[in-house]
Amino acid sequence: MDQIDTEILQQLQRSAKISMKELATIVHLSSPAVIERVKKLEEQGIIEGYTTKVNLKKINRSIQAIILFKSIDCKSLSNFCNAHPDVLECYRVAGEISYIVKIATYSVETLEQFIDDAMPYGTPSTNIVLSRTENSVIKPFTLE
Amino acid sequence: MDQIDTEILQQLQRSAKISMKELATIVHLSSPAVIERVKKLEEQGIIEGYTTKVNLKKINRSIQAIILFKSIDCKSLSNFCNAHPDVLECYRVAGEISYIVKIATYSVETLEQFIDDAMPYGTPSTNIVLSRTENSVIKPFTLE
DNA sequence: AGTTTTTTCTTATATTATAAAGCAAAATGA
DNA sequence: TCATTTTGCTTTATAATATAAGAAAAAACT
Repeated sequence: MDQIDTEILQQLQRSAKISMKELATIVHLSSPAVIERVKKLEEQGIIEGYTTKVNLKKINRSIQAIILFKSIDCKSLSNFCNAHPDVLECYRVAGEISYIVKIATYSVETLEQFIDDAMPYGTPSTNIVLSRTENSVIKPFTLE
Repeated sequence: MDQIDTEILQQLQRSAKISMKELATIVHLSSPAVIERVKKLEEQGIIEGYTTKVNLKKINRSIQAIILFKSIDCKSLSNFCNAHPDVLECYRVAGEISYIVKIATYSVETLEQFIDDAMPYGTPSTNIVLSRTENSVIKPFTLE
């Protein structure tokens, strides 16, 4: 991981579909050299994959919520959440809270249904997302 | 948005770098037809972009935390968080909590520093992430 | 039924990814 | 210190892919 790899990673995060040719001119290398570096980043597991960001509102997932659970049966809740199609992310955490679930659902009714279904596993504290910001490019740590 | 678009979106979420040719065989269309559909999904804003998933631990971001704030000066906190390089996501929410920040940092020391720096904006409740699951393919809603 | 619009296919071309060979610098080891 | 190995790069050549253009089919509308 040198500065060139760092630049490559940042560019790929910014846009996964950048061509190896364009990437090559940015980092002042030939495209086969860049392809080789990218392949190594993949093999090392630093790059986990390439994905597409979808606008949730435009596919009718108009409501997002972050639901917090305290002192619960984590195993059962985890199974329930991972099987539910509206769940985006689950976090097992240590702190005041023990489990955090992020969901994207269709309506207040489907949210209500989710909360009801989750109830048996613990007491949910539901927080509706009003707005969100994201840092889509994470700068890797580099030794100079 | 028909069933073909739904399939395309799911495949692209699974792997943004799938070739249009391969996608075409999956949905039983020619590649120009698929390219056209993808372009439309982009123009409609349903596809927001393509990104690369990076393994945070492998770039030394060994600690992740979800930090909750109650009744705070959202504007200032938001500015602080969005300027901080360790912050991944911020949520303005309505519920028991009013602001949620997800960070990926290097060590307990850098986490401590973040908490100290965030203190002026409200009382943070820090939850260290122990494990995480993700549903990386969100199924769009389709009329049959 | 006829017209217009949209979607798709085929073909042809341009772009891009990738494999191969060769070279130079750096690292390793006797 | 010198030989050997490894690593990373470049150039060249080839294969694969994306994409533009035009024609045909399907769908929607009057």
